Amino acid sequence: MSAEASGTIPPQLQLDNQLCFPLYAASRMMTRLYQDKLAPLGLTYPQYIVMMILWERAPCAVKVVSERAMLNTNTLTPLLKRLEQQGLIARRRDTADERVVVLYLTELGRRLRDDCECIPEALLSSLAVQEGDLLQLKEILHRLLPALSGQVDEGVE
Amino acid sequence: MSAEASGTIPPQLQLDNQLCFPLYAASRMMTRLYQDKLAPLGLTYPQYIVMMILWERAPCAVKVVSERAMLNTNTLTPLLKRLEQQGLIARRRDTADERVVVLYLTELGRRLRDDCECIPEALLSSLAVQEGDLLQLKEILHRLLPALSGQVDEGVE
DNA sequence: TTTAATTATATCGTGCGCGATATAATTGCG
DNA sequence: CGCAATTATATCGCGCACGATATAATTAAA
Repeated sequence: MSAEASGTIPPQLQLDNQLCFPLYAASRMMTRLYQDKLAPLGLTYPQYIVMMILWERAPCAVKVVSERAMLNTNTLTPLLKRLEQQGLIARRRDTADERVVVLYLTELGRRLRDDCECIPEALLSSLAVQEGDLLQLKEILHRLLPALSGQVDEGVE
Repeated sequence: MSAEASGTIPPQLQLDNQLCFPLYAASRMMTRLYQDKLAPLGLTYPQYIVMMILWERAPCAVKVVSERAMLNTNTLTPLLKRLEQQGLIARRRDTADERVVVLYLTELGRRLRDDCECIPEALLSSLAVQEGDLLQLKEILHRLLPALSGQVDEGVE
C-alpha cells in the first residue's frame, strides 16, 4: 500500500498542479449543493438551469435554450420532455416553421420561480469563503468561458 | 417568439448573475477539450483523473482514489473495471483486510503517463486567456473546493 | 464472545452529457 | 421549377454522477 515517490511524477501531471481537476470537482460539489435545495421542488440542477433560461426568454425555440445553456438537443430533448411531464412547460411546433419547437412556460412553471429566488443567495452565503473570491471567480469564468467554448467549436466547423 | 421583459426577472435568478452556471459550463467545456486529446489514447476524462491519482499513489486502495477524486464507489467501481479491461490497472483484494481492493498499475498503465504529459500544457496554452487568469482561477478554486466539499458532507454525518 | 457498530466496496436506478447519426422542413442555387 | 445544402430537432449508445441500498469483513463494546 506504499505510495510511489512523488518526485518521479512530472509536475505537469500532479493533480495539485492541475486547473482542470479543481474546476471539475468544484462544479460537481456546487451541483450537489444545489440539488439539496432543488430536490424538494422536483428539479435537477440542469433542469434548474433550463428553467432559468426560460424565465428569461420563454416563449422561445429549443435552439435559444441550446445556445444559452451550451447543451445540445441530445441532452435537451429528454430533459424538456421531463419538464413537460411535470407540467412546468409546454412544447409546440411553430406553425410558421415546422422545424422549430417553441417552449412555453405554464402557470406552474412561472410560479416555480418564486420558490427558486432565495436559493443562490442562501447557498453562497453559507460557504466559508471570502465574498471577493466569489466575485473574482465569476469574473474570471466570464472571461474564460468564451475562450473555452471558442476552442471547443473550432474542430466542428 | 418574443422574449419576456428582462426587468421582470429577479436579478439573483438571471443567468448572467450566477456563479454556478459559468462554473458548470466551463467545467464541461474543459472536459470536452481534454476528451479530444484523450480519445486517441482510449481514455475518458474521469478515467484520466483516476489515472493521474494512480500515477501518484498506486498501489493503493479504492478508498484513496475515492477521497482524492471525490467520487464514490458507485462511480468508481465500474470505471475501475473498465480501466482493468483495458489492461491499464489490476484490482486485487488485500489479503490482510479482505474488505479492501488494492489497485495496481500495469506496465501499460505506467507507460500511458508518457503520452499524457504534454496534454495539460498544450491545452491551456491554446486558450486565448491571460496566463494570470488561469493561475488566479486555480488559486481561488483551491480555496473554494474545501469550503464546497465541507458544505456537501455536512448533511451526511 | 456473541453481537452491534463501523468500514470498504458493490449494485441498482435515474438523469445527464455528448459523439454520431437520422429525419424532416426550409432555403438557396442553377 | 427541381434538387442540393442548410437548419432544427430527435434518436441511439455509452459512460459517468449520485442517492439509496446491499453485502461482507473488521472492530468495538457489552
